[in-house]
Amino acid sequence: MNFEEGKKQFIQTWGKLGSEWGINRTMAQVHALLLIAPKPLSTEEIMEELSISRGNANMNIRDLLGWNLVHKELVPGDRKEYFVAEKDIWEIAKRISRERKRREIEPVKSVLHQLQEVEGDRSKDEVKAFTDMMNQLGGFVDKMDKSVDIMLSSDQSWFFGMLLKLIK
Amino acid sequence: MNFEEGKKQFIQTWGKLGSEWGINRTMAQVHALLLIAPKPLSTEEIMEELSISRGNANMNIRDLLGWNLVHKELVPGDRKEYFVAEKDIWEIAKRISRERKRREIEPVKSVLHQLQEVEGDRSKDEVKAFTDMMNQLGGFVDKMDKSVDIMLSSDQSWFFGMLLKLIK
DNA sequence: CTAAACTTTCAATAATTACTGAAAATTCAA
DNA sequence: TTGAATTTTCAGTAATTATTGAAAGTTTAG
Repeated sequence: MNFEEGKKQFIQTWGKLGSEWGINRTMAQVHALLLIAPKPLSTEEIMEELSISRGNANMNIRDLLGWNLVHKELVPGDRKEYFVAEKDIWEIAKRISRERKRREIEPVKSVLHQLQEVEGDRSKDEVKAFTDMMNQLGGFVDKMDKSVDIMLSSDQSWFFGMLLKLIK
Repeated sequence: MNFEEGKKQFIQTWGKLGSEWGINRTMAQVHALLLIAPKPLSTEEIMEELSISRGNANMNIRDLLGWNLVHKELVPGDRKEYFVAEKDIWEIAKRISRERKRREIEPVKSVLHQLQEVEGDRSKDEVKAFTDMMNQLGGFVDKMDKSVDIMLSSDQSWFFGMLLKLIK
């Protein structure tokens, strides 16, 4: 496969993966493009490469900034903004984990803890099954949460080293 | 909060979490309902509880069967099918991990490996940046994949025990 | 067999989510 | 200041995804 085909396929694949995991396809494609760019890209260049409108490019770039996966870079003597992606994959994984934890896991955690205290006749099957499940889920989410905290304060080789040391 | 409110909120919350992670909201809601049900539910009961159509209920139940999160249960002397969810959260986590690995990670892994071998002038910045990124991503996905394998062959207390032993 | 009970399919439609493009807002060089 | 360059917003539209409901298919009791 040649470079141009490879590039196209990577952008497609990354976009598809994103959308399967609840991330806007175009945002993932902009991310893919920046991941393989050897230099900062302008909004114009992104629009051009992905054949998308200015508004769309702008919104998805802003979102990527919000996820801390991309940052602005100013070129002296140029009014335009340029964008660069974080290139270290472990750092990328951490930033995605940090945001998903903050935006999606923490709120669920808080709801589950509230739901552990519903009032109701505990002799009823329904209520018993409910509170049992809330306790189980609450405990699980807490452990997941702590695991993410550990990952966030680790470096890649230590983290995987520990985890993979245990292969049978 | 009383039981009925709690139930409603759990179904809502689980549905929202699902949709944020790329899973059909209704499928997640059916799952939530079955998670807290003290006994097998029929399609009728699911339609009723969630106010959804028969077709919708049927399709989402089939999907849950495909994820191995729910199984059929036959009641002797009754033509209807009843459905029960796996209730052990670690088992649930494993089954979700297994399916996402199979459906979404493995295909990406295979593409990334192909993309590590694009042909092109390696002295060009573009090509160098591309292959470097593909190598990094390929390595990372391999390690993730192995980590999931370990998780899939572990029990909950061992897995979290190992991971959480290391909190500072 | 037959027909009632039940499940599945799928074309039509609804709901949701994403995108466009042009106007408004902002920035900054002169 | 001014106005050209650039970014942002957002109403309208397009594309995607999910849902309905009725017809077709399947199963089983009698």
